[in-house]
This record gives sequence, structure tokens and C-alpha cells, in this order.
Amino acid sequence: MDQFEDCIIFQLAKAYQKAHGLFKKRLLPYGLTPIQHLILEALWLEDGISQKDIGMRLVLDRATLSGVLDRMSSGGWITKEQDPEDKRTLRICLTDKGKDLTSNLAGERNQANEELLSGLNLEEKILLKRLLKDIQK
Amino acid sequence: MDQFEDCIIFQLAKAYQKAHGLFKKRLLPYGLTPIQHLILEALWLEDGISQKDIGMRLVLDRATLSGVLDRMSSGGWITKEQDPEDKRTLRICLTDKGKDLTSNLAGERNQANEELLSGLNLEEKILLKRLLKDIQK
DNA sequence: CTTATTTAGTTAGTATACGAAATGAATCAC
DNA sequence: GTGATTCATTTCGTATACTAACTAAATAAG
Repeated sequence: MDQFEDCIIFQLAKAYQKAHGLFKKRLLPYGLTPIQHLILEALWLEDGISQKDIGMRLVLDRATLSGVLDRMSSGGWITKEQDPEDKRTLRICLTDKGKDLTSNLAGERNQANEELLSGLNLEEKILLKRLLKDIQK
Repeated sequence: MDQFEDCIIFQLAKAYQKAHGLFKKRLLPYGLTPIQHLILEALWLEDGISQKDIGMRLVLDRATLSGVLDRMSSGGWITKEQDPEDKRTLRICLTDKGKDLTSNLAGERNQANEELLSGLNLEEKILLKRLLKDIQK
């Protein structure tokens, strides 16, 4: 029946498609995309890190990140400040708007994960996480 | 250390990112993208199916598919033919160029999958496939 | 010191992805 | 049979994603 049943690449793509959609829908009321949320979370943990650091932590291409941060800056979530020590580097800082949502948004990602994994038991969740990480090596 | 260690959505995104990259690199010599390859494969199995059918089989948005098929048509892989029975429907047909690569490309997807899963044993591969499909339900 | 290289970030180009609105064709309701 | 609805596809707008080429700043080599 399904020609791509055994294609992990395809199944991975479609599982991601669903996960991304769930997360996206949940963030819609906040005016944030999934990636923008992840960037905010990284900044909540460590404000003022460089664009390159964000890219390394979230495994994002610098060209991709450049555009995303532009939109986040326009949206008033962050500011870009030149590092006085190294003028090539931009330090990304949260605005008040970016800081304020911490409490509201902190659980949204977890809830999206739980929604995605609602059909799996604890053992399966742990297993899936391990297998996904193994693949990335 | 890693803030998103336990976020399956993130791990899924990054596993997909890697899988897509591997597949993409492997297809580069043919001038095809991963999605274009999947569409060709669907047509090898059943030539002349409608755009809507392709969308359902590959779980692709109609707006996305419209653009992809345009590029594949420009690239000479397929033609779009109006269904005489229902003028709303486009039947997507392989060109000779699209048919010719069947033997060459048939194994590329499997090899990309094997490359992606090289660190997993057979049991783990089967498990991962099942978990990814469970998530999509 | 000056040239060469590396590094951080931007820009341009292309390819998914998807929501929403639009178009044209088919079909349903009555 | 005509008006309303549904259906297949396109178009527009926006947001990742990545390659390659570019700029400007820092650093290494001589």
C-alpha cells in the first residue's frame, strides 16, 4: 500500500512535519514561530550571547539565523548589539517584551512535546529520544 | 549542558535536518531534490496520477506541490496533462527523462537510509520506524 | 608592518512549507 | 435549470533552510 512505509527519511520528515505543526499552532497566539521560541529560550538561559553561539546551540545555519533574528528584532523581541571587544560579533539581547513571556511560554514547548508523544509510554519516549540522538551522530 | 536535550520536537527537527542533508547531497549529481525524487518514485509506481493523489501519498500541501511540480516540469522530468473527464484535474506524467533514471535512482534512497541508520542495529531500526509512525497518528 | 588568512555576519538565489484568497470546473439542492 | 457549494489547482505572502559570494574586522605569518 504505502510505497514509503520503510523509508525512515520519509517517516522522519512526516513525524517532524506533525511535530512542527503542533508546536506552531500552539505558538500562534503569541506571534512566535517554533524557531523563534527556541531562540528566546536560549536567551532566557543566557542573555547577550552571540549570533554564532545561538547557531551552534540550535544547529542553525548562519544565513538562516540572520533572517530569523532580523524578524525577531523587527518584532521587538530582541536587540542586536555590537560587541565592543570584537566588532564582528553581535550580542543578541532580550527586550522587556522578550523577557516578559518567560512564564507564559515556558510550558508551551513541554505541552507540545507531550501532545506529540501522547500515544507512547514512558519507555518508548526515552527510546525514541535516544534513537533520534544516535542518528544525529 | 544542552537545554533542548529532552525536547523531542527539537531532536526530531535535527534528525530530519541530517537525513534531508544526506539525501540531498546524494541526489545532487542528478539535479534532483529529495522531494522531487519521492515524486518521481510515486510516478514510477503509477504514472499519470493526479496532483491531488501525489499530495495525499506524500502528505504534501497543495500549495507546496504546485511549485514543486512546476519546477519539475521546467526541468523536463514530468508533464502536466489536463484530465479530459474532469478539467479541474491535472494528470502528472513522466517524460522519457523521468523514466530513464529509474534504475540509477532506485537505490539512492535506500543507500541514504542505510547511511543514516548505520549506527543502529536491526532491532533499533525497526523500533525507530514504528515509533515514528506511531507519532504521526 | 604588511600581507594572507580566518572569522562573524549579510545578501542573493533557490527550494520547501503552509495559510489564505482566488479561479475555474463540477456537482448538489431545490 | 439556476444558485450554492464543493473541488482541484494556482497565486500571494511569510518563514525556514542552505549554498555561494561578499563585507568588514581580527589575527597569523613573514
